[in-house]
Amino acid sequence: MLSLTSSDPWPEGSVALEEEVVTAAAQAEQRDSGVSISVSDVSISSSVCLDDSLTSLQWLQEFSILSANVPQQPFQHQTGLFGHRPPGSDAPASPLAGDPASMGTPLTPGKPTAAAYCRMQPIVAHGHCPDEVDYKTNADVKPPYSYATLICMAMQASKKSKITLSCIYKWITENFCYYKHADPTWQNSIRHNLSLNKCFIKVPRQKDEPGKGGFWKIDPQYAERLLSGAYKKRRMPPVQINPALQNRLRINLQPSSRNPYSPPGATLSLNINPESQQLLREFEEATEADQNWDPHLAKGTMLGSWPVVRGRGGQKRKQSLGSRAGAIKAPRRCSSPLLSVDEHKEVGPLKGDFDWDALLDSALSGELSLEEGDHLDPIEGVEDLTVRGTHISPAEVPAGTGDFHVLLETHRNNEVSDLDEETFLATAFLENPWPEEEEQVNNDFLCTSTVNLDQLFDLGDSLNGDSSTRIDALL
DNA sequence: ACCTGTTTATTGGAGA
DNA sequence: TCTCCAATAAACAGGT
Repeated sequence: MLSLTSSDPWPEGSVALEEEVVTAAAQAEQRDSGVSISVSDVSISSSVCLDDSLTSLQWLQEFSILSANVPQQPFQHQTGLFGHRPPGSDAPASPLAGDPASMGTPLTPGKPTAAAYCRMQPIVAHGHCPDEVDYKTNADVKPPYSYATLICMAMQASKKSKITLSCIYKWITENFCYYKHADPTWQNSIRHNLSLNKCFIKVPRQKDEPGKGGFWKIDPQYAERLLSGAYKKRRMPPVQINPALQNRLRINLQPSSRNPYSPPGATLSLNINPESQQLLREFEEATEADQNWDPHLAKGTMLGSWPVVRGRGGQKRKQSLGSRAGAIKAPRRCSSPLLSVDEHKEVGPLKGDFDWDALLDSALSGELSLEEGDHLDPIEGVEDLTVRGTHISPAEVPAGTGDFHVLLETHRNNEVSDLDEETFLATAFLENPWPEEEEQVNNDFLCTSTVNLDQLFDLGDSLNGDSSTRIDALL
Protein backbone atom coordinates (compact mmCIF):
# COMPACT_ATOMS: atom_id res chain seq x y z
CA MET A 1 0.00 0.00 0.00
CA LEU A 2 1.11 3.43 -0.71
CA SER A 3 -0.61 6.27 0.96
CA LEU A 4 0.08 9.91 0.89
CA THR A 5 -1.32 12.24 3.38
CA SER A 6 -0.97 15.91 3.73
CA SER A 7 -1.93 17.89 6.72
CA ASP A 8 -0.70 21.09 5.23
CA PRO A 9 -2.84 22.06 2.32
CA TRP A 10 -0.91 23.08 -0.69
CA PRO A 11 -2.00 25.89 -2.86
CA GLU A 12 -4.68 24.74 -5.14
CA GLY A 13 -2.47 24.69 -8.13
CA SER A 14 0.01 22.63 -6.31
CA VAL A 15 -2.58 20.25 -5.16
CA ALA A 16 -3.78 19.90 -8.65
CA LEU A 17 -0.38 19.04 -9.83
CA GLU A 18 0.28 16.71 -7.02
CA GLU A 19 -3.05 15.20 -7.59
CA GLU A 20 -2.10 14.25 -11.04
CA VAL A 21 1.05 12.65 -9.89
CA VAL A 22 -0.51 10.84 -7.06
CA THR A 23 -3.42 9.74 -9.09
CA ALA A 24 -1.25 8.43 -11.80
CA ALA A 25 0.91 6.77 -9.27
CA ALA A 26 -2.09 5.30 -7.62
CA GLN A 27 -3.38 4.01 -10.87
CA ALA A 28 -0.13 2.42 -11.68
CA GLU A 29 0.32 1.01 -8.26
CA GLN A 30 -3.16 -0.30 -8.06
CA ARG A 31 -2.87 -1.81 -11.41
CA ASP A 32 0.37 -3.52 -10.75
CA SER A 33 0.58 -4.23 -7.12
CA GLY A 34 -2.62 -3.37 -5.46
CA VAL A 35 -1.22 -0.26 -3.92
CA SER A 36 -3.62 2.42 -2.90
CA ILE A 37 -2.92 6.05 -2.46
CA SER A 38 -4.75 8.57 -0.44
CA VAL A 39 -4.10 12.19 0.03
CA SER A 40 -5.99 13.74 2.81
CA ASP A 41 -8.22 16.60 1.91
CA VAL A 42 -7.55 15.93 -1.70
CA SER A 43 -9.79 13.93 -3.83
CA ILE A 44 -7.90 11.91 -6.31
CA SER A 45 -10.72 9.96 -7.65
CA SER A 46 -10.79 11.79 -10.89
CA SER A 47 -8.97 10.18 -13.67
CA VAL A 48 -6.03 11.90 -15.15
CA CYS A 49 -6.03 12.71 -18.76
CA LEU A 50 -2.75 11.25 -19.70
CA ASP A 51 -0.83 13.25 -22.09
CA ASP A 52 1.43 11.64 -24.53
CA SER A 53 4.23 13.76 -23.42
CA LEU A 54 7.14 12.51 -21.51
CA THR A 55 10.24 14.03 -20.29
CA SER A 56 13.59 12.54 -20.56
CA LEU A 57 13.90 12.37 -16.86
CA GLN A 58 13.64 8.74 -16.19
CA TRP A 59 17.06 8.52 -14.74
CA LEU A 60 15.86 8.78 -11.23
CA GLN A 61 13.53 5.96 -11.73
CA GLU A 62 16.00 3.85 -13.50
CA PHE A 63 18.75 4.57 -11.10
CA SER A 64 16.69 3.09 -8.42
CA ILE A 65 15.38 0.36 -10.55
CA LEU A 66 18.79 -0.65 -11.54
CA SER A 67 20.08 -0.52 -8.09
CA ALA A 68 17.24 -2.62 -6.95
CA ASN A 69 18.46 -5.38 -9.10
CA VAL A 70 21.84 -5.67 -7.59
CA PRO A 71 23.06 -7.03 -4.33
CA GLN A 72 22.43 -4.93 -1.37
CA GLN A 73 25.03 -2.54 -0.27
CA PRO A 74 25.39 -0.68 2.91
CA PHE A 75 23.83 2.70 2.81
CA GLN A 76 26.46 5.10 1.78
CA HIS A 77 25.79 8.54 2.89
CA GLN A 78 27.86 11.34 1.53
CA THR A 79 30.16 9.04 -0.29
CA GLY A 80 27.61 7.62 -2.52
CA LEU A 81 27.06 7.43 -6.15
CA PHE A 82 28.41 10.73 -7.15
CA GLY A 83 30.51 11.25 -4.17
CA HIS A 84 33.18 8.82 -4.89
CA ARG A 85 36.40 9.61 -3.25
CA PRO A 86 39.13 7.17 -4.04
CA PRO A 87 40.41 5.41 -0.99
CA GLY A 88 43.34 7.23 0.39
CA SER A 89 42.83 10.09 -1.90
CA ASP A 90 42.58 13.62 -0.70
CA ALA A 91 41.30 14.78 -3.99
CA PRO A 92 37.83 16.20 -4.02
CA ALA A 93 35.17 13.72 -4.66
CA SER A 94 34.95 13.22 -8.30
CA PRO A 95 31.89 14.76 -9.77
CA LEU A 96 29.36 12.82 -11.64
CA ALA A 97 31.90 11.14 -13.74
CA GLY A 98 33.87 14.17 -13.21
CA ASP A 99 30.58 15.82 -13.06
CA PRO A 100 31.20 19.44 -13.68
CA ALA A 101 28.07 20.12 -11.87
CA SER A 102 29.72 19.35 -8.65
CA MET A 103 33.10 20.68 -9.29
CA GLY A 104 34.30 23.17 -6.84
CA THR A 105 32.33 21.88 -3.98
CA PRO A 106 34.24 20.77 -0.98
CA LEU A 107 32.33 17.60 -0.83
CA THR A 108 30.18 16.30 -3.53
CA PRO A 109 27.97 13.64 -2.19
CA GLY A 110 25.88 11.76 -4.58
CA LYS A 111 28.50 10.88 -7.06
CA PRO A 112 29.11 7.47 -8.39
CA THR A 113 31.10 5.21 -6.25
CA ALA A 114 33.09 2.23 -7.23
CA ALA A 115 30.73 0.16 -5.24
CA ALA A 116 27.81 1.67 -6.96
CA TYR A 117 29.35 1.00 -10.25
CA CYS A 118 30.49 -2.48 -9.51
CA ARG A 119 27.20 -3.55 -8.15
CA MET A 120 25.63 -2.44 -11.35
CA GLN A 121 27.96 -4.45 -13.41
CA PRO A 122 25.71 -7.44 -13.60
CA ILE A 123 23.09 -5.43 -15.31
CA VAL A 124 25.15 -3.58 -17.79
CA ALA A 125 26.61 -4.81 -20.95
CA HIS A 126 29.76 -2.84 -20.86
CA GLY A 127 31.35 -4.53 -17.93
CA HIS A 128 34.49 -2.58 -17.84
CA CYS A 129 35.83 0.11 -15.68
CA PRO A 130 36.89 3.12 -17.66
CA ASP A 131 38.74 5.86 -15.99
CA GLU A 132 37.52 9.16 -14.90
CA VAL A 133 36.79 12.26 -16.85
CA ASP A 134 36.27 15.72 -15.60
CA TYR A 135 33.87 17.18 -18.05
CA LYS A 136 34.13 20.57 -16.57
CA THR A 137 37.75 20.96 -17.42
CA ASN A 138 38.22 18.35 -20.06
CA ALA A 139 37.22 19.76 -23.39
CA ASP A 140 38.35 16.68 -25.21
CA VAL A 141 35.57 14.40 -24.27
CA LYS A 142 32.04 15.07 -25.19
CA PRO A 143 29.82 14.55 -22.19
CA PRO A 144 27.77 11.42 -22.56
CA TYR A 145 24.60 13.28 -21.91
CA SER A 146 21.95 13.88 -24.41
CA TYR A 147 20.89 17.39 -25.05
CA ALA A 148 17.66 16.76 -23.27
CA THR A 149 19.64 15.61 -20.32
CA LEU A 150 21.78 18.65 -20.40
CA ILE A 151 18.74 20.83 -20.54
CA CYS A 152 17.23 19.05 -17.62
CA MET A 153 20.43 19.35 -15.73
CA ALA A 154 20.52 23.03 -16.35
CA MET A 155 16.96 23.35 -15.23
CA GLN A 156 17.69 21.27 -12.22
CA ALA A 157 20.74 23.26 -11.40
CA SER A 158 19.00 26.52 -11.83
CA LYS A 159 16.69 25.74 -8.98
CA LYS A 160 14.08 27.58 -10.87
CA SER A 161 10.80 26.63 -12.25
CA LYS A 162 11.75 28.08 -15.54
CA ILE A 163 14.94 28.93 -17.26
CA THR A 164 15.90 30.90 -20.27
CA LEU A 165 17.62 29.49 -23.25
CA SER A 166 20.65 31.57 -22.63
CA CYS A 167 20.81 30.28 -19.11
CA ILE A 168 20.81 26.78 -20.45
CA TYR A 169 23.64 27.69 -22.72
CA LYS A 170 25.48 29.26 -19.92
CA TRP A 171 25.12 26.36 -17.60
CA ILE A 172 26.22 23.91 -20.19
CA THR A 173 29.24 25.86 -21.23
CA GLU A 174 30.24 26.49 -17.69
CA ASN A 175 29.88 22.93 -16.65
CA PHE A 176 30.91 21.11 -19.76
CA CYS A 177 34.08 22.43 -21.16
CA TYR A 178 33.54 20.47 -24.31
CA TYR A 179 30.76 22.77 -25.35
CA LYS A 180 32.78 25.79 -24.52
CA HIS A 181 35.13 24.88 -27.29
CA ALA A 182 32.80 23.03 -29.55
CA ASP A 183 31.16 24.25 -32.65
CA PRO A 184 28.24 26.33 -31.41
CA THR A 185 25.86 24.36 -33.51
CA TRP A 186 25.16 22.44 -30.37
CA GLN A 187 23.10 25.42 -29.35
CA ASN A 188 20.98 24.82 -32.34
CA SER A 189 20.51 21.32 -31.14
CA ILE A 190 19.53 22.59 -27.77
CA ARG A 191 16.90 24.79 -29.26
CA HIS A 192 15.82 21.99 -31.49
CA ASN A 193 15.46 19.73 -28.52
CA LEU A 194 13.54 22.26 -26.54
CA SER A 195 11.12 22.74 -29.33
CA LEU A 196 10.65 19.16 -30.24
CA ASN A 197 10.85 17.42 -26.95
CA LYS A 198 7.48 17.49 -25.36
CA CYS A 199 8.88 17.30 -21.92
CA PHE A 200 9.96 20.87 -22.25
CA ILE A 201 7.37 23.57 -22.05
CA LYS A 202 7.88 27.04 -23.22
CA VAL A 203 6.77 29.71 -20.83
CA PRO A 204 6.30 32.98 -22.63
CA ARG A 205 7.98 35.94 -21.12
CA GLN A 206 5.68 38.46 -19.60
CA LYS A 207 5.25 41.65 -21.48
CA ASP A 208 6.77 43.63 -18.70
CA GLU A 209 9.67 41.27 -18.39
CA PRO A 210 12.75 42.50 -20.15
CA GLY A 211 14.94 40.20 -22.13
CA LYS A 212 14.70 38.08 -25.16
CA GLY A 213 12.92 34.87 -25.63
CA GLY A 214 10.80 32.97 -23.27
CA PHE A 215 11.43 30.58 -20.48
CA TRP A 216 11.51 26.84 -20.49
CA LYS A 217 10.38 24.38 -17.94
CA ILE A 218 9.83 20.71 -17.60
CA ASP A 219 6.41 19.51 -18.45
CA PRO A 220 4.85 18.06 -15.34
CA GLN A 221 2.84 15.76 -17.51
CA TYR A 222 5.85 13.58 -17.90
CA ALA A 223 4.88 11.80 -14.78
CA GLU A 224 2.03 9.92 -16.28
CA ARG A 225 4.14 8.65 -19.03
CA LEU A 226 6.72 7.52 -16.62
CA LEU A 227 4.09 5.82 -14.62
CA SER A 228 2.85 4.05 -17.63
CA GLY A 229 6.00 2.09 -17.42
CA ALA A 230 6.57 2.60 -21.07
CA TYR A 231 10.20 3.18 -21.46
CA LYS A 232 12.92 1.65 -23.39
CA LYS A 233 16.47 1.31 -22.47
CA ARG A 234 19.14 1.85 -24.90
CA ARG A 235 22.71 0.90 -24.71
CA MET A 236 24.84 3.96 -24.64
CA PRO A 237 28.52 4.43 -24.95
CA PRO A 238 30.17 6.22 -22.09
CA VAL A 239 32.10 9.00 -23.64
CA GLN A 240 32.69 10.79 -26.84
CA ILE A 241 35.91 12.34 -27.85
CA ASN A 242 36.18 15.63 -29.51
CA PRO A 243 37.54 14.53 -32.85
CA ALA A 244 39.62 17.64 -33.11
CA LEU A 245 41.50 16.46 -30.11
CA GLN A 246 41.63 12.78 -30.70
CA ASN A 247 45.09 12.96 -32.04
CA ARG A 248 46.21 14.68 -28.94
CA LEU A 249 44.58 12.03 -26.90
CA ARG A 250 46.36 9.34 -28.76
CA ILE A 251 49.59 10.80 -27.59
CA ASN A 252 48.63 9.69 -24.17
CA LEU A 253 47.93 6.25 -25.38
CA GLN A 254 48.31 3.73 -22.69
CA PRO A 255 47.70 0.22 -23.88
CA SER A 256 47.04 -0.97 -20.40
CA SER A 257 44.17 1.41 -20.00
CA ARG A 258 42.71 0.97 -23.39
CA ASN A 259 39.13 1.79 -23.38
CA PRO A 260 37.08 -0.98 -24.89
CA TYR A 261 34.56 1.61 -25.89
CA SER A 262 37.04 3.52 -27.84
CA PRO A 263 36.59 3.73 -31.54
CA PRO A 264 38.83 1.46 -33.50
CA GLY A 265 42.26 2.87 -33.59
CA ALA A 266 41.63 5.34 -30.87
CA THR A 267 43.01 4.54 -27.52
CA LEU A 268 42.52 6.68 -24.54
CA SER A 269 44.14 7.21 -21.27
CA LEU A 270 41.36 9.21 -19.83
CA ASN A 271 40.74 8.97 -16.21
CA ILE A 272 37.21 7.84 -16.26
CA ASN A 273 36.04 6.53 -13.03
CA PRO A 274 34.37 3.22 -13.66
CA GLU A 275 31.40 3.87 -11.54
CA SER A 276 31.18 7.31 -12.94
CA GLN A 277 31.14 5.91 -16.39
CA GLN A 278 28.52 3.47 -15.45
CA LEU A 279 26.42 6.08 -13.85
CA LEU A 280 26.78 8.27 -16.80
CA ARG A 281 25.49 5.55 -18.94
CA GLU A 282 22.70 4.71 -16.62
CA PHE A 283 21.94 8.33 -16.16
CA GLU A 284 21.69 8.78 -19.82
CA GLU A 285 19.74 5.66 -20.43
CA ALA A 286 17.35 6.58 -17.77
CA THR A 287 17.08 10.06 -19.06
CA GLU A 288 16.22 9.27 -22.54
CA ALA A 289 12.76 10.15 -23.58
CA ASP A 290 10.21 7.52 -23.82
CA GLN A 291 10.47 6.22 -27.23
CA ASN A 292 7.33 4.23 -27.34
CA TRP A 293 4.64 6.69 -26.82
CA ASP A 294 5.11 9.28 -29.44
CA PRO A 295 7.47 8.47 -32.21
CA HIS A 296 6.89 11.78 -33.80
CA LEU A 297 7.63 13.91 -30.87
CA ALA A 298 9.79 11.87 -28.63
CA LYS A 299 12.83 13.70 -29.71
CA GLY A 300 14.52 13.27 -26.47
CA THR A 301 17.80 11.89 -25.57
CA MET A 302 20.32 9.56 -26.79
CA LEU A 303 23.96 9.32 -26.44
CA GLY A 304 26.10 9.51 -29.40
CA SER A 305 28.00 6.47 -30.26
CA TRP A 306 31.43 5.32 -31.05
CA PRO A 307 33.08 6.20 -33.14
CA VAL A 308 32.27 9.76 -32.49
CA VAL A 309 32.91 12.07 -35.29
CA ARG A 310 31.32 15.42 -35.29
CA GLY A 311 28.60 16.03 -37.75
CA ARG A 312 27.35 12.54 -37.61
CA GLY A 313 24.57 13.46 -39.89
CA GLY A 314 24.95 16.96 -40.93
CA GLN A 315 28.46 17.19 -42.08
CA LYS A 316 28.35 13.93 -43.79
CA ARG A 317 25.22 15.07 -45.39
CA LYS A 318 27.05 18.06 -46.56
CA GLN A 319 29.64 15.88 -48.04
CA SER A 320 27.20 13.67 -49.75
CA LEU A 321 24.69 16.21 -50.80
CA GLY A 322 26.78 19.22 -50.96
CA SER A 323 26.65 22.06 -48.56
CA ARG A 324 23.64 24.16 -48.82
CA ALA A 325 25.53 26.90 -47.19
CA GLY A 326 28.48 26.29 -49.37
CA ALA A 327 30.96 25.50 -46.67
CA ILE A 328 31.22 23.79 -43.38
CA LYS A 329 31.21 26.22 -40.60
CA ALA A 330 34.49 26.51 -38.89
CA PRO A 331 34.24 25.82 -35.21
CA ARG A 332 34.48 28.87 -33.14
CA ARG A 333 34.69 29.37 -29.50
CA CYS A 334 31.59 30.28 -27.72
CA SER A 335 33.21 33.10 -25.96
CA SER A 336 30.57 35.54 -26.87
CA PRO A 337 28.34 36.53 -24.04
CA LEU A 338 25.38 34.30 -24.09
CA LEU A 339 23.60 36.05 -21.38
CA SER A 340 22.45 39.49 -20.83
CA VAL A 341 23.46 41.18 -17.66
CA ASP A 342 20.21 40.47 -15.99
CA GLU A 343 20.38 36.90 -17.02
CA HIS A 344 23.76 36.50 -15.50
CA LYS A 345 22.30 37.90 -12.39
CA GLU A 346 19.36 35.67 -12.71
CA VAL A 347 21.25 32.49 -13.03
CA GLY A 348 24.29 33.23 -11.04
CA PRO A 349 27.25 30.97 -11.23
CA LEU A 350 25.63 27.83 -12.39
CA LYS A 351 27.80 25.32 -10.74
CA GLY A 352 24.99 22.94 -11.13
CA ASP A 353 25.37 20.59 -8.25
CA PHE A 354 22.26 18.61 -8.12
CA ASP A 355 20.75 18.41 -4.78
CA TRP A 356 19.76 14.84 -4.80
CA ASP A 357 19.02 14.93 -1.16
CA ALA A 358 16.52 17.61 -1.70
CA LEU A 359 15.38 15.83 -4.74
CA LEU A 360 14.61 12.68 -2.92
CA ASP A 361 13.18 14.48 -0.02
CA SER A 362 11.05 16.51 -2.30
CA ALA A 363 9.82 13.40 -3.92
CA LEU A 364 8.98 11.96 -0.61
CA SER A 365 7.49 15.05 0.80
CA GLY A 366 5.39 16.18 -2.06
CA GLU A 367 7.06 19.50 -2.15
CA LEU A 368 7.44 18.85 -5.76
CA SER A 369 4.00 19.96 -6.52
CA LEU A 370 4.71 23.52 -5.75
CA GLU A 371 3.70 25.92 -8.35
CA GLU A 372 5.73 28.91 -9.05
CA GLY A 373 5.48 31.33 -6.26
CA ASP A 374 4.27 28.81 -3.81
CA HIS A 375 6.24 28.35 -0.75
CA LEU A 376 6.26 25.74 1.86
CA ASP A 377 7.21 26.58 5.33
CA PRO A 378 10.13 24.85 6.81
CA ILE A 379 9.25 21.58 8.31
CA GLU A 380 8.65 21.36 11.94
CA GLY A 381 8.81 18.45 14.20
CA VAL A 382 10.59 16.23 11.84
CA GLU A 383 11.59 13.38 13.93
CA ASP A 384 12.05 10.47 11.74
CA LEU A 385 12.26 9.59 8.15
CA THR A 386 12.52 6.04 7.17
CA VAL A 387 12.72 5.18 3.57
CA ARG A 388 12.53 1.57 2.77
CA GLY A 389 14.15 0.61 5.94
CA THR A 390 16.78 3.25 5.65
CA HIS A 391 16.64 5.82 8.30
CA ILE A 392 17.36 9.36 7.38
CA SER A 393 18.03 11.65 10.22
CA PRO A 394 16.14 14.90 10.41
CA ALA A 395 19.34 16.75 9.85
CA GLU A 396 19.46 15.29 6.42
CA VAL A 397 16.05 16.50 5.60
CA PRO A 398 16.26 19.85 3.95
CA ALA A 399 14.17 22.65 5.16
CA GLY A 400 11.42 23.89 3.02
CA THR A 401 9.57 20.69 2.70
CA GLY A 402 5.95 20.68 3.37
CA ASP A 403 4.10 19.22 6.22
CA PHE A 404 3.65 15.95 4.59
CA HIS A 405 3.28 12.44 5.55
CA VAL A 406 4.17 9.67 3.27
CA LEU A 407 3.35 6.14 3.90
CA LEU A 408 4.56 3.85 1.32
CA GLU A 409 4.13 0.22 1.66
CA THR A 410 4.39 -1.83 -1.43
CA HIS A 411 4.02 -5.44 -2.02
CA ARG A 412 6.94 -6.58 -4.02
CA ASN A 413 5.62 -9.50 -5.86
CA ASN A 414 7.30 -8.51 -9.02
CA GLU A 415 9.53 -5.94 -10.52
CA VAL A 416 6.65 -3.87 -11.65
CA SER A 417 5.94 -2.96 -8.12
CA ASP A 418 9.43 -1.75 -7.69
CA LEU A 419 9.19 0.14 -10.86
CA ASP A 420 6.05 1.89 -9.93
CA GLU A 421 7.28 2.88 -6.58
CA GLU A 422 10.48 4.16 -7.93
CA THR A 423 8.59 5.84 -10.63
CA PHE A 424 6.46 7.54 -8.14
CA LEU A 425 9.42 8.94 -6.37
CA ALA A 426 11.07 9.95 -9.55
CA THR A 427 8.06 11.52 -11.04
CA ALA A 428 7.27 13.31 -7.88
CA PHE A 429 10.60 14.95 -8.16
CA LEU A 430 10.18 15.69 -11.74
CA GLU A 431 6.91 17.33 -11.12
CA ASN A 432 8.61 19.91 -9.06
CA PRO A 433 8.97 23.29 -10.50
CA TRP A 434 11.38 25.40 -8.56
CA PRO A 435 9.54 27.73 -6.29
CA GLU A 436 9.81 31.25 -7.49
CA GLU A 437 10.71 32.57 -4.11
CA GLU A 438 13.60 30.26 -4.02
CA GLU A 439 14.64 31.49 -7.36
CA GLN A 440 15.32 34.84 -5.94
CA VAL A 441 17.16 33.45 -3.01
CA ASN A 442 18.92 30.67 -4.70
CA ASN A 443 20.62 32.41 -7.47
CA ASP A 444 23.78 31.32 -5.87
CA PHE A 445 22.36 28.12 -4.66
CA LEU A 446 23.65 26.44 -7.69
CA CYS A 447 27.06 26.73 -6.26
CA THR A 448 26.18 24.93 -3.15
CA SER A 449 23.63 22.39 -4.03
CA THR A 450 24.94 18.93 -3.87
CA VAL A 451 24.43 15.68 -5.54
CA ASN A 452 23.50 12.64 -3.68
CA LEU A 453 22.17 9.96 -5.84
CA ASP A 454 23.72 7.30 -3.78
CA GLN A 455 20.81 7.50 -1.50
CA LEU A 456 18.56 6.74 -4.35
CA PHE A 457 20.69 3.84 -5.32
CA ASP A 458 21.04 2.61 -1.89
CA LEU A 459 17.43 3.06 -1.25
CA GLY A 460 16.81 0.91 -4.18
CA ASP A 461 19.20 -1.58 -2.78
CA SER A 462 17.69 -1.55 0.57
CA LEU A 463 14.26 -2.05 -0.76
CA ASN A 464 15.32 -4.85 -2.90
CA GLY A 465 15.23 -7.24 -0.07
CA ASP A 466 12.13 -5.96 1.51
CA SER A 467 8.92 -7.72 0.98
CA SER A 468 7.17 -4.57 1.94
CA THR A 469 8.36 -1.07 2.01
CA ARG A 470 7.34 1.68 4.25
CA ILE A 471 8.19 5.29 4.02
CA ASP A 472 7.36 7.32 7.00
CA ALA A 473 8.21 10.83 6.17
CA LEU A 474 6.97 13.30 8.67
CA LEU A 475 8.08 16.47 7.04
C1' DA B 1 22.72 41.82 -36.79
C1' DC B 2 21.79 38.72 -33.54
C1' DC B 3 18.94 35.83 -30.80
C1' DT B 4 15.09 32.85 -30.25
C1' DG B 5 12.04 29.41 -31.73
C1' DT B 6 10.05 26.21 -35.19
C1' DT B 7 10.34 23.06 -38.65
C1' DT B 8 12.27 19.89 -42.02
C1' DA B 9 15.66 16.78 -43.66
C1' DT B 10 19.36 13.65 -43.12
C1' DT B 11 22.42 10.39 -40.94
C1' DG B 12 23.75 6.49 -38.46
C1' DG B 13 23.56 3.69 -34.19
C1' DA B 14 20.80 0.49 -31.77
C1' DG B 15 17.12 -2.55 -31.10
C1' DA B 16 13.36 -5.52 -32.81
C1' DT C 1 16.52 -5.81 -42.69
C1' DC C 2 13.61 -2.60 -40.89
C1' DT C 3 12.24 0.79 -37.63
C1' DC C 4 13.08 4.06 -34.19
C1' DC C 5 15.30 7.96 -32.62
C1' DA C 6 19.13 11.17 -31.09
C1' DA C 7 22.12 14.13 -33.27
C1' DT C 8 23.05 17.33 -36.66
C1' DA C 9 22.39 20.87 -40.12
C1' DA C 10 19.87 24.36 -41.99
C1' DA C 11 16.05 27.27 -43.53
C1' DC C 12 12.90 30.38 -41.97
C1' DA C 13 10.23 33.70 -39.22
C1' DG C 14 9.73 36.81 -35.52
C1' DG C 15 11.57 39.63 -31.92
C1' DT C 16 15.02 42.77 -29.80
